[in-house]
Amino acid sequence: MTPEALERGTRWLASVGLRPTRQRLSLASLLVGDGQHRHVTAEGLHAATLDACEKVSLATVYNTLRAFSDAGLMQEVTVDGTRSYFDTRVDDHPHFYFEDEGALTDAAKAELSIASLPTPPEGYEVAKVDVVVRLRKKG
Amino acid sequence: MTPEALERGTRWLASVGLRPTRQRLSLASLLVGDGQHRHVTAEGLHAATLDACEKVSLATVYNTLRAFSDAGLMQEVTVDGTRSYFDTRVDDHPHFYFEDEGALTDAAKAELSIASLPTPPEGYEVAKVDVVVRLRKKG
DNA sequence: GTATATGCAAACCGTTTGCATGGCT
DNA sequence: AGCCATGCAAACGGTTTGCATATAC
Repeated sequence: MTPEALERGTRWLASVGLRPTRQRLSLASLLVGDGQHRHVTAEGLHAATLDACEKVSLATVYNTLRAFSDAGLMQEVTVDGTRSYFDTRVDDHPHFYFEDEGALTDAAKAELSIASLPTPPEGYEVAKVDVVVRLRKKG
Repeated sequence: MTPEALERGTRWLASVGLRPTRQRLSLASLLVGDGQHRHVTAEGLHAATLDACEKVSLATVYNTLRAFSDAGLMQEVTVDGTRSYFDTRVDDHPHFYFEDEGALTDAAKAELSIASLPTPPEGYEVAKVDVVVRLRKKG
């Protein structure tokens, strides 16, 4: 992990008051170390720590992704019943889901324009609108 | 199960050539017996069979929901990582998800107007656009 | 020193499956 | 008769948890 990635991870944790433990710094650096947004599964992130020669138990990856989400650093995205995806971008925005690869990416928010939305039933308000554009290989 | 519900269930199965076994007729009648669309989980539908004094094993409910979906009679809707929902309405339409109750309903398709959609990456095409309006109790 | 985080293994829970039995055509 | 569906219990896979140990403040 580069010094810059580490610093970004450190600031990221500090911004919400999470203790900068070794494991959290490893995960944070992998997630926001280059300033790009990431979409990870617990298994995938755990594999990434091994690639980076860092040691974090799988249980801690699960607990930490949950902690990051609870702290508002990430959001869980539900696109596939069998796995949880976590996104470092926390605003309400559309996603591409590549059905064959099981990969998730951001879609350009500016390209999505919802002219009208179904009216919520009496007594309810819209918490969030999830838009998932499911893709398949062309041809 | 009323004669009419049974008949609707029977026609529903026949329309895709699925064998009308006792268990499938029970489930089909509960699902489409009154001509309304339903959104069920396996557990929920299983509970409904017990309420109706019909006996279908939970495994068969799972297998049958899968069979109905494979046959195109239902579609799986992913809104909550912990459970699978199945919808008797099979066209592409928006849903309301009541986060507190864990309930899923159809939203009026006519009320949703998407003026523009993010452009798929080169080599991919849109298979389906899932729109889930997540609701919370107002106030 | 105290509260909190980590790691391991076991528990968990919704879902799927193997296999023997029973039912539809 | 032959193929397919059902039921049970066991397997499964992703996720969570209990508890002892280690770490941040």
